[in-house]
Amino acid sequence: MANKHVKEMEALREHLGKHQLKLTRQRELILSAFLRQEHITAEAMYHQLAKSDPHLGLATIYRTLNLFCDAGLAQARHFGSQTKYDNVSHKGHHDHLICTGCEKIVEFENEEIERLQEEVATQNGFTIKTHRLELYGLCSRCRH
Amino acid sequence: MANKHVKEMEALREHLGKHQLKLTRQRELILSAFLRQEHITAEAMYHQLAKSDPHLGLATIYRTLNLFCDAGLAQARHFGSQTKYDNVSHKGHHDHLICTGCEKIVEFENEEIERLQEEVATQNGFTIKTHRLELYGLCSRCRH
DNA sequence: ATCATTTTGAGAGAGTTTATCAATTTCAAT
DNA sequence: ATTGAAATTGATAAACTCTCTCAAAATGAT
Ligand SMILES: [Mn+2]
Ligand SMILES: [Mn+2]
Ligand SMILES: [Zn+2]
Ligand SMILES: [Zn+2]
Repeated sequence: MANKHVKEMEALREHLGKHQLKLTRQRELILSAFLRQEHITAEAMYHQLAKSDPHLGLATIYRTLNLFCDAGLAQARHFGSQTKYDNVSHKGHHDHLICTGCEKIVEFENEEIERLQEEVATQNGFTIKTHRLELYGLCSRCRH
Repeated sequence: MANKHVKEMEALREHLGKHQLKLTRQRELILSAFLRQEHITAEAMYHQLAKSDPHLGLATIYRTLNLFCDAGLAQARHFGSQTKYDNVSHKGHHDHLICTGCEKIVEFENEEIERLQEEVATQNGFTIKTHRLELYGLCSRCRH
């Protein structure tokens, strides 16, 4: 699996180049761990990486995840009360279904909803820049 | 205006009665101030009330607004990074359009979107308990 | 290899919300 | 009206999450 995540690595490299930032051991390490996740908190990332690299600082995790957001590889999302970084490197816009029982997160896209959002915005004289749609409930397993 | 907000006052009284809680001067005061707002932060509430009652504690504001949430008079909502308490005493479910230029908040309801949300949930085996839909953008005034 | 520039790690600090606890207030029962 | 158990308050400490600071280390263009 030596050439896994090469595309994302290249995207990071490109962002770094454009902003006179440097490619560090930590940035590579955090990126490869991050790309194995779908949605993860900075704290969880910190504990996970601490196993192999106990001296990695929490501030570095935050800084780096925020850097990934700037580079378009991640998006910070506030689910409930916790902030999770969404691995968006290999996907486009999507919204979320969140199980309050087991924390499971399902991603979805619905063009009709997106269209109706635009309609609502237009009716009120708004131009939408971003939006957030989260459906909270119980998944089929947790319902029983 | 002596009989303004009597219905909400009664709803609070009912909630207090059911949970062996007491009606205090502070709770009456905070409720009447809260009902004059649409969406307000705890901090803003604190500063506003400090003018007439400088000894009201911030913890009491938080405790009381959370009590209003339990009583169904308020709902805590996380807009962007700040938490606002939404005065829902006289309205049903609704979602929000938020101007990132001037902070203006417009409430809306769209049955079609609600229906499609249910559809998405069903398709994924979920039962929705709550949801959050926020559209961020610029209002007509801020666009120019 | 040099060295200006960027990054890191550790801890301090900021912002927001909750917990603690002695003093005060409420309210149901006299 | 008085009493007294229980709830509430205000001040402040604490918790939590995230950002800032800064000396030391790493990076990468030359
Ligand atoms: Mn996602
Ligand atoms: Mn509202
Ligand atoms: Zn579940
Ligand atoms: Zn505006």
